[in-house]
Amino acid sequence: MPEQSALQAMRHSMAHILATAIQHLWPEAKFGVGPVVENGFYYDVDLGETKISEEDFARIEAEMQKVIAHDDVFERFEKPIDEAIVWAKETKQPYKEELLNDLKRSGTTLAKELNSEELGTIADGKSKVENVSFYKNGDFVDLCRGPHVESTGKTGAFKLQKVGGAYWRGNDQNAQMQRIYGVAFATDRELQDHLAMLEQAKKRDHRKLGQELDLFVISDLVGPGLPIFTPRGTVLRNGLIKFSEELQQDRGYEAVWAPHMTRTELYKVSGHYDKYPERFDVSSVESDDTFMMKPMNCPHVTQIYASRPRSYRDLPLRYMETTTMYRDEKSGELHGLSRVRALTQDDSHAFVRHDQIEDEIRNIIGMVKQMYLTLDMPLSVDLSFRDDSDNYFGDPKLWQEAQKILERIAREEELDYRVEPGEAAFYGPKIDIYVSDALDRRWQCATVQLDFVMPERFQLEYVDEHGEKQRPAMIHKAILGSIERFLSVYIEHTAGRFPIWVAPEQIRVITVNQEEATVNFANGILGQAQKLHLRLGVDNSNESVGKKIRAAELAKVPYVIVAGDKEIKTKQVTPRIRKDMVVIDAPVSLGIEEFLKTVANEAKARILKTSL
RNA sequence: GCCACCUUAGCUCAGUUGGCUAGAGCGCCGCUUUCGUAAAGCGGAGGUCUGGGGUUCGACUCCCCAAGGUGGCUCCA
Repeated sequence: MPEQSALQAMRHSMAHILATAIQHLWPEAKFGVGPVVENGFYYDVDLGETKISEEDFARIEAEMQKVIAHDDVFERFEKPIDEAIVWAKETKQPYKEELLNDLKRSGTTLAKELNSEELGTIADGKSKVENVSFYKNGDFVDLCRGPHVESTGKTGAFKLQKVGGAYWRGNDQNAQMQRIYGVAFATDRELQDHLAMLEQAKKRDHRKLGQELDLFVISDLVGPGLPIFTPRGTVLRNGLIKFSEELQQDRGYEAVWAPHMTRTELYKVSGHYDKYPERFDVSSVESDDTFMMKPMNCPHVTQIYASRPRSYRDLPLRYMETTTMYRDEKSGELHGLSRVRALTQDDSHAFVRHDQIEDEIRNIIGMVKQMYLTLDMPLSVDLSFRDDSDNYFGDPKLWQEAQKILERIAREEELDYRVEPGEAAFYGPKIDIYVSDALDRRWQCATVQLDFVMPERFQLEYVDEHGEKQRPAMIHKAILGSIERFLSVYIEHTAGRFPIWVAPEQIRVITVNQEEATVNFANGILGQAQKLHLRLGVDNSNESVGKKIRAAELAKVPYVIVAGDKEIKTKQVTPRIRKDMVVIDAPVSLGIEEFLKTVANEAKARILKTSL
């Protein structure tokens, strides 16, 4: 057996052992599903009024150890489908009964592949499957496809991790079960390594670093999901935004601007109004009109296009805008900077002829690649396509054509992509670019969306070379996506060790004493740095040099220079360079002006490593 | 929004089974010191124990409600 599937079988067996323990402790337990997930497994259980908390883990783990010590064989057997349904009824396992009905009707239990209205309903007539397989270990029997390890003793090291609510079959209309997560590895060593890795990841949590490095604040008075950026955090934000805007300007995008609220009518015409219940409505005491905060930008920009007649010669028209929008996300969905109620996007909209679509998307992919390469951020790509449901507006033939174009570009641009049906926007298919945070959770940042629907709904037109009216296509894009979300990932990716060009404080001067000559010298360096637009801080506090060095290290300042009699005399400094930036590990002394100019050039070039 | 858990000083955390004036380290302020590449010394200020109800002679501690947070689920950039 290949190693990977052996590990999977072991983890899946752990899920059964967990269920066995739970059945021993709570005989009335009703079981859902218990699959393998990354690094471990979970099992969904319904214990009625009884709620499991992490305090119960020790007890459950002890029972699991007993099951393992018992070393019961995982015995596979089959039952005809109808007998299996009787079994589920008799053992009072209603969730298993639902799954069996789905198996009988459709031959699968995957909710995604099933007609949602039929899900779990009683199946009449002929069955799609004859027999279903069961696994038995000791006194626990479970409907299961397998495979398993030989016996409960042939498992590895495990630990229960967390418990959370989970809707039965992922549908929030259904009952909520308790999902118990565990991690499991072949050896105890691997388990310990994994747990240590999680501890490390906690240290780079952007919410923790945001507080430690003084980047942003979330105030209860302002409200949840509404982060405020400090001077240091704003340097980061603006640095990234500037980079994005330069990329876009270089490729023909022009800046535009729209107010942050609008008459709701705009969103009724666009079709968003009913699709986005999470809007913030704004009321006016003066007028009867209804307004809302903008939850996106595309409908606004269409009005620039529509404001005058357009010729085929005008296209493509490329508008960009870095702007904030507002979405009333449900409270439980907020998460640091990753999921907020006020999000700022480096958004753009290109209006193109159909024959210009492909070039424009390549233009955009070029920008995305350049951004993420410069930032040293690995990305993965989803092609978010439609499915057969009727959630989508527009001509299905245009959709087909659009999806083909996107997939061809993804292939030719050598993007590491996968196709995700059912993930498209209601107005068109997307190329979604994801990056991962410290815990390997994927977050969508950049996106390219092809849209034939908005131009239709807003009746956008241009006149072609024959004098005929034609409809342009719209291409929506964001490179950083939500700046807030991007920062959350970027802070974790760098662990707060920002490269020189976005470092909130690029250089710190540490004075050796508080004598007048020293202070004047340090302030002189500050003056020179300001002329070069460098962000330099002077630490003239009455503390030991060692302590001030330590403070600068903790603040993750890229360059630290000590200013004392030696420097005053020689007019040379020896920068202490943050370790992640060093290429050659040798201290260099150089003239103050030369040092500052080098740093200024590095900042301009957006480099990752120092050239000193 | 749903499920579980959490909330003590600016930050990180102690605080016996309900019982004296709620503690520590860091940070902050002041004084001493004037120091050479990851923590000098001394002193001081700082808390309606998230908020509101309740139980009790007495609540940081027990119960209820609310807010905020954390981890899941659902939804999403």
